[in-house]
Amino acid sequence: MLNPAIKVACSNCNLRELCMPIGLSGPEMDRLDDLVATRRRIRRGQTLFTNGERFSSLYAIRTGFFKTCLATEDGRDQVTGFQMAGEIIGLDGIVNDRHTCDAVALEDAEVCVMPFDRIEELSREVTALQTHVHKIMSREIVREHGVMLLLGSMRAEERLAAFLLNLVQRLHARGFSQSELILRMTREEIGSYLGLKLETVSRTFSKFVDEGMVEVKQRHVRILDTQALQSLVNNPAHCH
Amino acid sequence: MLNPAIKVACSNCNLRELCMPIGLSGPEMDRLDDLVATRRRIRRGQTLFTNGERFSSLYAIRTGFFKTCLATEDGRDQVTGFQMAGEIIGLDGIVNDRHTCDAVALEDAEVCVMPFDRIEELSREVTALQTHVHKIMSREIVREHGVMLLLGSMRAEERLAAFLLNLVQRLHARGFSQSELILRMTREEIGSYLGLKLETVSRTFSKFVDEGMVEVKQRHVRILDTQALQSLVNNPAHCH
DNA sequence: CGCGCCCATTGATTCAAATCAAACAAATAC
DNA sequence: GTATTTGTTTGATTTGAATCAATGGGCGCG
Repeated sequence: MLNPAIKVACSNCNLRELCMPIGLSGPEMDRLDDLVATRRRIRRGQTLFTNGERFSSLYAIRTGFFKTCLATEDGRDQVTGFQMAGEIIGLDGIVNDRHTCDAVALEDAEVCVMPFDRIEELSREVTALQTHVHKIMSREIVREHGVMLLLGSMRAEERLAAFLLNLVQRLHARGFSQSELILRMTREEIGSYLGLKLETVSRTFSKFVDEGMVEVKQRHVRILDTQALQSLVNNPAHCH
Repeated sequence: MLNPAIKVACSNCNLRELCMPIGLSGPEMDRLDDLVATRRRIRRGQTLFTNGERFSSLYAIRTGFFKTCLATEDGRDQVTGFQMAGEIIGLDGIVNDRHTCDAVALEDAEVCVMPFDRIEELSREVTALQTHVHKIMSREIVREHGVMLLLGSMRAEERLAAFLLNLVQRLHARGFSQSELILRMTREEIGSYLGLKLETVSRTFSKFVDEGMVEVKQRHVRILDTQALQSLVNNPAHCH
């Protein structure tokens, strides 16, 4: 016998703690469930939104993996972030009612579409939601500060180490391994994010392997010495 | 005869259009005036807030010029932005109730202190304020995307050109010259922001002077050829 | 199954910016 | 007013990453 369709709502979503405020009362939770207007599936390689497109909603990633990137007319291209399940994308669109970057799925994905006018409406009434929205935006600002530090003051090895540690840490928070991960992006995309060329990314991976810090087989990475990577990031005066 | 003290309120502040929502009704405007709890003067070199400090308020700059910077224990230091009159600082503190960077006055300054709980309270009732707060945060996110593009993909000349153009543009929006500006920060601070060493900043200035694009006398800069600077930024394949 | 495409690796060389170093100018202290 | 510090410029040299170039491995597709 078939189950009746399970209602896929925030209240019974296992990513709840990641994208929603905690400590809501029952009735508040019910109202939040209405936030998610629809779901949308994005195939690998397809965009969720693109630069210039009208902004209407924020998106909570249910499954899959995205990159956001800025492409200028003159051919510059910068990956501004990689996003995974439980993270919110689309914040860039609020200020001018247009998105200012592209969000591209790096693997088949599903997102919850949350119309921003509904978010604003509801967050006038549910204080916890209001606070949560502010925190999400502030968190993104702080994250970007970190990227600026990385791009502005770290050398190639430090950048890649910081990148790997950040990725596993986020994956670990989602129940995955602390030491193993599969990269969903190419070396070129990593390089774009880190302000390096793909060859440099590849060489730096090889160097880490030589030094026994990681194992790399294609996009499969196993971290063997977290401490060593961490001290690369923490010690600008690193000894080779 | 002395004037009675002029009430210094948002409603009669000439920076209103920069830091406050527009198109408010009279009563709404009155309520917004209450947002600003106090004013605070910061002497040149002093901090408005520092990393780790408890977050309680956002600050609207009335006069003066700030830098925000990230200093890590291991001695790295990154200027994450320069802020001028009409701009809002402190957004980084929302997410963890602690500031994550230092805000340092680069000249004597005065700020309006806006307790964040009051902002949240009021923005539940005044929709225009709610929208405004969201836009300010989104604008900061978009600005930082731009800095990532700069740090991740531009060469020294392009970075400095983009920096100068951005500065004059913002100053112009405040009624200052389109072509003349006084730098409030050192070459080292510019370098930190742009991911360059101070010597490189200095050399790049000299190069611009040689090419007749700007005049530089200490911290006084006159832009002679905006177009040339602009095309440096727009043409990654720049011809020397 | 094998062809072709995309992605990754590795090597040789170049180049832009960092580093090291010295001198100088301006601001501040005494 | 002079001394001292701080910030800036400029030169010589080094260096880390980019560029140019070639090869190899996986994977999808005919």
